[in-house]
Amino acid sequence: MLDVRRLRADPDGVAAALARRGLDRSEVAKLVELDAAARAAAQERDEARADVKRLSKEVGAARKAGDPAADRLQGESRARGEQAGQAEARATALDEELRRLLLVTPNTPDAAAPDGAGPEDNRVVRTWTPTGVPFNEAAYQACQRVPHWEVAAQHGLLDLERGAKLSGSMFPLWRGAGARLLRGLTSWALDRHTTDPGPGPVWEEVRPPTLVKTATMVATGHLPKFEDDMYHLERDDLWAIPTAEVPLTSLARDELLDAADLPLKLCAYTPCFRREAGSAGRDTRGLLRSHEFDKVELMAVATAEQALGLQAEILARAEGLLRELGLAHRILDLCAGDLAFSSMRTFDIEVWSPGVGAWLEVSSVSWYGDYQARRAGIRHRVEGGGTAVAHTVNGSALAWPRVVAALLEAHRQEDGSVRVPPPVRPWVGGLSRLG
RNA sequence: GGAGGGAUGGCCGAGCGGCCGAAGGCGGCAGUCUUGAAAACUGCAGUCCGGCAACGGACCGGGGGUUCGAAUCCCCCUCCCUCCGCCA
Repeated sequence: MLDVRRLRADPDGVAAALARRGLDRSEVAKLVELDAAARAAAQERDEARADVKRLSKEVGAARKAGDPAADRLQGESRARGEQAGQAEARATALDEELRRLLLVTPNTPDAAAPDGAGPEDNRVVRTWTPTGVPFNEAAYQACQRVPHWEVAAQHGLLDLERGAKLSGSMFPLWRGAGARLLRGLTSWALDRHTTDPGPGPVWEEVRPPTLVKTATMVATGHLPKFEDDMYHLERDDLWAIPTAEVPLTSLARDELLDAADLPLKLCAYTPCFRREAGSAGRDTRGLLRSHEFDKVELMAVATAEQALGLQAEILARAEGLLRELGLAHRILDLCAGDLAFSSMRTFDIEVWSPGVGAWLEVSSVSWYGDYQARRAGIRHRVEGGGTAVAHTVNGSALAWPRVVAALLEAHRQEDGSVRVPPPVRPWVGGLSRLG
């Protein structure tokens, strides 16, 4: 949620920033007008209430003293109270309208985010290959150019037909070594983040609930705007999380944290649920897109000063995992027009899938400024007094299905078997080959 | 699912319809003392909104209501605890 005070102080600046992601300037003007009207009504209400308080005290004193003026004062107080009530009703209606609009107004892109309208304008920051030579699609062998759903079928790693029987399409069912590999990747990544300190303290492992309340979904910006993309259990009014970012962010919801508690570095494996409404038939083969998938997420609550360093750490950790897996990948600096709703600056990580012949997004590392924390009510004390709204940062390290897709293809040998990258072997019973 | 008990500041906890933004404690900050720390003592300090400020308003789980006036009385909801039932 944008800071209304910033809207007041610099409406043109906010409008210009939001215009970079395609928002019309009149939207901001509407917010500013509503805010002014709401404040005027609130002031009227406060003045009337101040009178009621003063008069009520006088009524009490007069009654005690047997002063006949008490009845008159009581009448005045009642009349003023009615005015306060009317002003209150107006102020509340205006506040609600303002909040309703703010909740569907996206965050302002950071000035450093590149200009652009869509995915084609994202900037490639760097590309990494296992051999160190510049990325070249043509360098991949014929044995690597087999789509992962064929590799998986060959070795019995996935049973997509059975998955569809149980739950419908885009609900993959993992079997045998495939299931084990998936579990191994999760355990390996969690251990890396929770024991390898990297540039700072390790990340605390959390196992949050995966069904959450509406307020939890609103805090991160997933509701109300993206309701159609979420699974909702109507009977209990619970939502299936689309990412661990949702419960992890709400861990600190409505809390006032000590500066010493920051940064709060959290790490979680969870299944993630996405309805993918409107994406039916688009890049949905095999593991490219599914309704339920496993992901390890890193999420931090931080001060403004700490936030960018943590974003860099998450990005470095995610890249580090892909390097250890020996998978070619590239980092994208998302342009203003392609940024997610709540984000100020996002780096996507895409892994090369030689069998599909495409870059696949496996992580999105975002800095939200104080946008999410304001929605979520996450504040911290500031040295020297006062409080500040926290910053939030998060990213996947990593989302597994597409990583596995790339792995099954890139590490496929001429004999059709798939090499298991060394760091994961201890997690899959020492296996060095699948098939 | 049934019965009962709770929800008050960063945390714990007291609170007669007006003198309650709220006792007390812990924790925090500053100082005295100390080589330093601890202890002890003294003092300061809730959060949010509006306002340059003076100041005004809101907030005692959430929402309604009664009243000139509600932390306090009434209604609804949510959450937590205990017991029973069910159960991985």
